Amino acid sequence: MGWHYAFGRASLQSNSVWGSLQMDTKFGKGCHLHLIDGSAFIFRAYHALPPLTRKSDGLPVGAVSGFCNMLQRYVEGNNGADAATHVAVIFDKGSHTFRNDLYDLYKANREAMPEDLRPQIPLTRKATEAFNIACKELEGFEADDIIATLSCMAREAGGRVTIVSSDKDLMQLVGDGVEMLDPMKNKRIDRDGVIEKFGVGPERVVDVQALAGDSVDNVPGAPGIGIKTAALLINEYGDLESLLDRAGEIKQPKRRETLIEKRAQIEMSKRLVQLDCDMDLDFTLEDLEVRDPEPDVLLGFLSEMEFRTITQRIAAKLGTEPPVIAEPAAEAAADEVEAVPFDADKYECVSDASALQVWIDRIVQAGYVAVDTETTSLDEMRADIVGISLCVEPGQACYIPIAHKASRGDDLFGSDDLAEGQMDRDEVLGMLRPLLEDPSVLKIGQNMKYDAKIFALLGVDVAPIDDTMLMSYAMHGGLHNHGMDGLSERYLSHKPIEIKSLLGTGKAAVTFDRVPVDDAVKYAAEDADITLRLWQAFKPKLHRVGVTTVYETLERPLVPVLARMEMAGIKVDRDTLSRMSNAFAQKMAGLEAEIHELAGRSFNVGSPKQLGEIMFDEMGLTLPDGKKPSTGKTGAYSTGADVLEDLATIHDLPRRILDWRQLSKLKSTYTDALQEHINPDTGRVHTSYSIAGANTGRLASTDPNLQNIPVRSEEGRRIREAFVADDGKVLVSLDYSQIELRILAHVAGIPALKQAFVDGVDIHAMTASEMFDVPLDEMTPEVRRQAKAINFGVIYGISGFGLARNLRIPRDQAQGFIDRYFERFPGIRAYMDDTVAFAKEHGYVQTLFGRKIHTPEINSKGPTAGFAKRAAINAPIQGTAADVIRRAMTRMDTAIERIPARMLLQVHDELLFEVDAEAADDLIEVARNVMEGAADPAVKLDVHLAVDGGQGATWAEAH
DNA sequence: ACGCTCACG
DNA sequence: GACGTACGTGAGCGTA
Repeated sequence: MGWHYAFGRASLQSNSVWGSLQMDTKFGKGCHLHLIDGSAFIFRAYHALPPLTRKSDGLPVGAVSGFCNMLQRYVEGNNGADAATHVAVIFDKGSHTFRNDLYDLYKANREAMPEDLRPQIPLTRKATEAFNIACKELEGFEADDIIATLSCMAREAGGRVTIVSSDKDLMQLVGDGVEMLDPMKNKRIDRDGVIEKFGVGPERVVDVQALAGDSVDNVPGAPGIGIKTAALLINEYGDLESLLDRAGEIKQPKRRETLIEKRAQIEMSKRLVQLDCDMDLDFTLEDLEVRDPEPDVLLGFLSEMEFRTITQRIAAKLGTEPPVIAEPAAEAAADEVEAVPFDADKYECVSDASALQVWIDRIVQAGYVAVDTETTSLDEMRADIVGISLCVEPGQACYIPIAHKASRGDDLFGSDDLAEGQMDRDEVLGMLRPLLEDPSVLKIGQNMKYDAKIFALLGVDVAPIDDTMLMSYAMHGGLHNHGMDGLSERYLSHKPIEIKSLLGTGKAAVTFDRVPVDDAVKYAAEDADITLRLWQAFKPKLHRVGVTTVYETLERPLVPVLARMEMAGIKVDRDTLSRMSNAFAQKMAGLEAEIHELAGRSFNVGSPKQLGEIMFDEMGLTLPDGKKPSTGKTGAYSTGADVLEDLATIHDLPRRILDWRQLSKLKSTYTDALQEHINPDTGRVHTSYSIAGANTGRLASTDPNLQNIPVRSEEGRRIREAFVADDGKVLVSLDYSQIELRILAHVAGIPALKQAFVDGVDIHAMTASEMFDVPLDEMTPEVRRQAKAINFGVIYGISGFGLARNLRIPRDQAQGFIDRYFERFPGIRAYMDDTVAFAKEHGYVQTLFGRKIHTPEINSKGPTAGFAKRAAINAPIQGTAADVIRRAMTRMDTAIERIPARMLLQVHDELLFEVDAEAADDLIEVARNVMEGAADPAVKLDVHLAVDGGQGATWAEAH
């Protein structure tokens, strides 16, 4: 039973003049054109299959394999009366289309393409060609437009068309001999099918889409109108134009208002969804005629991809012998990888161009490389590069010294001359640049943000990347830290050379350029070696743990975004800080004198120990509740703000201390320390964000911390006046309003809470009203304050004790509040119980986006159990909010590119931008849209995410 | 090195 | 019945 390739066979059967058709027949009556939506095939293949890699070299090929299977299945099914005489697979090309010019947020919600899919795209083109099927695309156009143009052409020529796709946008093309075929359900969709889906005929589908919008592609449409309503309106008024012209006649007030007010937006939506039937194509329908595949070409491609099963199947059907696919010694090699011992003596020192070229060739061959840079400072903005290490295979790594100083035995401080045997920096960079920027070579690093910044400042844009620190964070969040040394010991059982042993510690520490080259080779090359080994261990584990999407959408894409933000920095006015510092110093001196006077003697006001002894032992102050003053671990009296606040009711001293402490904090941490952080070259402050620091997925800001600049007190808020926009620009601040409570409303499913956000009422007042049966218009600030504390308490894993302390009320009263709250919102209790139960069973909790936060102490006994429980309750909420803003940030750069604007800072629920003054309003609109839509399309929140915005010359004004 | 205190969300 | 407690961070200072 010989197998004929379905196209050939079908054509021969259904059309006896197959041969002549192939020669010169014009496309026309009797012809049947199949148009396959290639991108849809690819994505379906990608998501349907596990992440397979080519055995010989690890190239990701899962999607290609699925794509080939789908093509083969399609081809086999293509026979009988409906068989195609002409066929093409159509692809999208380029991310920017005319629709982006119409509306810059078009498809802005789209997830970035997964890293392991990107290299497979060109391979799917090759696969199509290997099947000998026409493969068409056009820069700047979506596949849908090409499909539209071709079906119009085919229809006009009198032929039939089948569009193989399930994309509902293509339904507008159906009719007059054009049908769709959903390849998964194997269901044909004709005119009736379209009416079933859209409620209108194909010719009016665009009108319905224009009204209903599309959250996936970010087509706005008319708010509040879905497909059902849209179809109703179109059927009543005939078409969109008539509807909009006669919108005033609509009875429902809300609907009428929307259609009148949003007319422009609706008309733009129509232009976005309207397919272009009139493109200029550089090929004809005749070019799409079906052709039998060349067995050699097809089998050659399949065997090159190392698809054993498909190759054999197709070879059998073609009646040929399948080509032999070499079985690499993969298993044996993999075991050996584990066994390769660390040997610092095997690392190579690269000191000339020919040696470097050998490494570059190896890396290009491999398609990946572990990279590490050595510099003179942990602050990238002040660091000079000293050397680069590379590794492509465990145990085989090199170090390229660039700027090591010559060391001389008789000179304690070393010399300023460069050591011998080093390549010129620019020569090294010139050779490495093509590699580091090569889209087909993956650069692997541990904390790549650091190295990417070092390279970026030297004019090299490193991409694409993988980051072992972030892989670990995605897999092991909550279990341990993700520093390289720890990971190496834990996962490779190897203790790396400590940097201390090369640089020394404390005052005597030297910079890396003072390290002798021989020592540097051992240390630096080992780091690259470790990084590569960690990557090999983590890459497959990422899938097993089920956090590939988390890593690819929430962690890795943040690296270039944060690198840009950190390099941009924010302008800080030194004079403002300096003036404030002097003012604080004066006030503090005055307070200090008063404090000593009140205390009866002089002491260090900054010492809690001395203060405690003075207040409680010498002066004999007693707490209002009559309790003994509490002590900490060291036995010293506790003198925290809450204690002093209580004591302030009986004596003047504690208030003075509180005032002094506030000023001291502002002066030392902000007005003084911040000045030290102004970069002399840029005049700006460049913080560093740690992506893998906080357990919940939040970022953390260090050196300096710009996420805790004062704002709550009037005095402190003035610090923000020193954060200014550059000349001619303004700062724009956008922050999520009550994002954690909104997420709580969603995850716990609290109808009253959700409704409150829909109605836009004061959420704390609403809570108070529900709990205390007080009507909203009779709400007092005090009752509202208590409800607010409870709302926050819930997010933190409330306890009677904690609430009592926070509100300074008796514990039983606080417990009463909590009981009442749970009575009114029983879903909250259920959420808390379920979350803790989940944590106990699985050892982790999860955010809505799949981030896992491990809770290793959840099953412990004693007080730690309480901590672990509350942390488990809080983590999904805080973590989901963190995921949301991460998603917003990864999409923000491209969204605001054209304005142009720069994102400078992230403060958990706030993003701060710098933009030309006249473009500020534009930015606010665009950035707000990105932020409000950041959960889409991965998660459909029941609650709208609202974003407040402001602008001004300083951060104080913008916030 | 560690604890205390306090700045932020 | 008693533990002990709001969640998540980072920095500066004093004390050991």
